Amino acid sequence: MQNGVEFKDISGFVQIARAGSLTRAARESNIPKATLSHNLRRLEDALEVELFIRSARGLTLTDAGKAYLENCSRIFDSCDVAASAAQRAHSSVSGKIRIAASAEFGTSILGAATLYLSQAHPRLDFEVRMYPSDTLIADQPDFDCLIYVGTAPDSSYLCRKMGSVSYGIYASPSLLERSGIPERPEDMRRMPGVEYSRNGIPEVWLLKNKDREKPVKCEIRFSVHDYWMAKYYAVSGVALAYLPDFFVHYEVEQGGLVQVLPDHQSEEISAWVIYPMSRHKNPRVKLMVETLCSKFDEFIVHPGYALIPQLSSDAP
Amino acid sequence: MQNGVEFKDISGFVQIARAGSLTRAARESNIPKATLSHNLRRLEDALEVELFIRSARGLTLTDAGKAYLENCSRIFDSCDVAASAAQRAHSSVSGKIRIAASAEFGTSILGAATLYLSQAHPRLDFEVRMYPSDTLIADQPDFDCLIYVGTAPDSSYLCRKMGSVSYGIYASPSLLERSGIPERPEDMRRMPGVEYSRNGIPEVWLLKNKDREKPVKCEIRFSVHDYWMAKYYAVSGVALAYLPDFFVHYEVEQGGLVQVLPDHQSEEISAWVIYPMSRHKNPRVKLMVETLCSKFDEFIVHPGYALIPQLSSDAP
DNA sequence: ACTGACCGTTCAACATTTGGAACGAAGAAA
DNA sequence: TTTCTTCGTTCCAAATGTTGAACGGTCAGT
Repeated sequence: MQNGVEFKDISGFVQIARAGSLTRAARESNIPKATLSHNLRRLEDALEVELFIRSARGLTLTDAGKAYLENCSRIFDSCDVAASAAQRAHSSVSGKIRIAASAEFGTSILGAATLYLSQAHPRLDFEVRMYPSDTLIADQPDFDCLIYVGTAPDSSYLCRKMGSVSYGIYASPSLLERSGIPERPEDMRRMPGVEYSRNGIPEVWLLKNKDREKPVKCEIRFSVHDYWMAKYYAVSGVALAYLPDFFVHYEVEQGGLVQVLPDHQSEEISAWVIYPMSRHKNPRVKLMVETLCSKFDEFIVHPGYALIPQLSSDAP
Repeated sequence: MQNGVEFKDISGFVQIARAGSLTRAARESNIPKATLSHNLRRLEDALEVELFIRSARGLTLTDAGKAYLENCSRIFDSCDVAASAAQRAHSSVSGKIRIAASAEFGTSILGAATLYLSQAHPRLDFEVRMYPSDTLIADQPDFDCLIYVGTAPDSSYLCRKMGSVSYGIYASPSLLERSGIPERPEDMRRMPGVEYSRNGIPEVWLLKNKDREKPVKCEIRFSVHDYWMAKYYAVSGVALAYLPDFFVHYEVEQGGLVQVLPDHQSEEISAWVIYPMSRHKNPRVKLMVETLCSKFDEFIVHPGYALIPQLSSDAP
C-alpha cells in the first residue's frame, strides 16, 4: 500500500475525474476546492505519478490518471464488501447469544424465553449460563444479557425492567398439618425455616399487610444460597421458605406447596434485564431484551421445571 | 462507502487482529497504542459494528470482526492494483512524447534523435512540433521537452545543456566567384546578405578571431525569421548568411556552400533541452533528454534534409 | 494478600488537515 | 485594448488527529 494515501484522497480524485474539473467536483460534493486540491496533490505524491495535466483552463486526466480511475471502483467495492460482511455478521439474528441468570430465574424465565426464541428464530443459538445467586455481576464478564432481581445495580450496564415479582412464605401441606396453620406472622416464631443468603447476608423475610411492611422471623434450620435448595426443603415439608411467587407457581398448582398467610406478601420487587452498554446496537441482544420485557408475564408462569413433592421424605 | 473510514483505520485493525492485541500491534508496527485504539474505535463507529470484544486481558475478534478481517486483504489488493496500473501507465516507455523545436533544429537534431529513439523503443510515439524561432517558449504550453539555442531561459523550466554550436558566414561558390573572396571582415561591407531576426531584433553577426570578437556588417538585402529561408538565399547565391555550422554541414559537404573567412567563427553557443519541472519523473521524458544530451554530436552531423543548390537561380 | 507485568483507555500537548478568502493566470466578451 | 469570468493554487486560522505518559483494571506468581 502506498504510504499516506487515504480513502478521501482516492474518492476526491474520482470525483474530480468524473466532474472534469476541481471546481465542479467541489460544488457537487460540497468539499472545498482547497481540500480537493491538497488531497489530489497528496495522492499524486504518494503514487509518484501525475494524475492530471494542469492546463490553464482546467484539469485533464493523464494516461496514468485514466488507468487509476478505471481501478478505483474496485477499491470502493472491496471496502463495501468488507463493511457489509461485518455488518451482516453483526446484525444477523443468528449466531450465539450469551445470557446469564441466577439459577432460580434461569429455569423459569430464561428457559421459557429461550425456548420461545429458539422457535421463532431458528438460526439463533444460545449459551445460557447459570450462576449462584451470590455471585457478583462483575464476575460474569462475557455475557450479552443477564437477569437480575432486586435493586438495579452498577451504572456501567444498561438496565431495563422486565416486570416485578413478589415473595411469599410457602410450606408443604404436610408441614402445616403437623404444626398448624399460622394466622399471624408471630405464629411462625417456632416453626422451622430455610434461609437464603446472598453474599453471606441472610435474606430478610419482608411481608406487607395493609400498607405495613415488617420482617418476619422463624426458627432457621437450613441456610442455602440457592433458591432451588430452599424450595426443595419447603416441598419436602421440613421448613418454611420465603420464595418468589412465580418460582413456586407450579408446585402450588400441583398442591406441593401452599402459601402461608396469603394476604401477607412482600413488596413488588423489580426484575431487570441487564446488558453491557455497547456503542453499537446488536440486534440479537435487542431481540432478547425486547422479548424478555414484553413476554415476562407469560414466561413467569411457565417454569420449565418443578419439584414434585416426595412423599417419602414427608415424615421422619 | 462508510463515512470517515480511512485506510489507516483498516490497516490498523488488520494489524491488531493479526497481532492479537493492541499492545503487540503497536510494538510491531511502531504506531502508538493510543493511535491504534482511537482509529479502531473510529472504524467501529463508522461500521456501526463492534470488531473486538474488550475483555480485561486483551481484545478478541467478534464474529463481525472475523468477517471484516477476511475481506480486508481484498481492499489492499485493489488499492495496489490501481496504484500499479497508474504507475505502469506513467512509467512505461511507450505512449506519446511531445517535443518541440525551432524549425532549423527540428529537421536536424530532432529528426535524427526521434528516428533513433523510434527504432530503439518501438512502443514510443512522437509528436514533433516545429515553431518559428521567434516564438516565445511560454507560448508552447503542452510539450514534454523543447530544444532551444542561446541563453538559458525562464527558471520555471529545467534546462540541460546538450552541447554547443557555433556560427559562421556562408556563401555559395557562385556568389564568391562574382564578388571575390573576402579576406577580412571589412571586405564584406558591400556584399549582399540575409538577416535573421528574432522577435523583431536582427541577429548580430559576431565573429571571433584571435580572442577578439566583433560584429560584422554587410549589405542586408533579405530579412527572414527562419534559418531555412536564410540558407535558401545563401545556397541560391544571392546573399551571405550567418548560420550554425551544423545546419550547413551537408551543403558544405556537397559543395553548395563554402564558409567565408573560415578562421572567423562565432563563440560557442549553448544548445539546451528544456522541459517543464514536474513533481514526478517521467521516464519517457528522461529517456528523450538523456538521448539528446549524450548523442548530440552524432545527431548534429546527420541532418535529415539539405538544400540542393539550384543552378537556375545562380545568375540573373 | 501483595507485587509486578501487562492490558486498553484517557488526557493534554502537539502536529496535521481542513476550508473560506484572496490570489494569479488565462480565455471570453466587450 | 480592457474587463469579466473561470480556473487551480496558496494562505492561515480553526478543527481534527496524533501520541507519550499516566491511569485503572486484571491476572500470575510469589
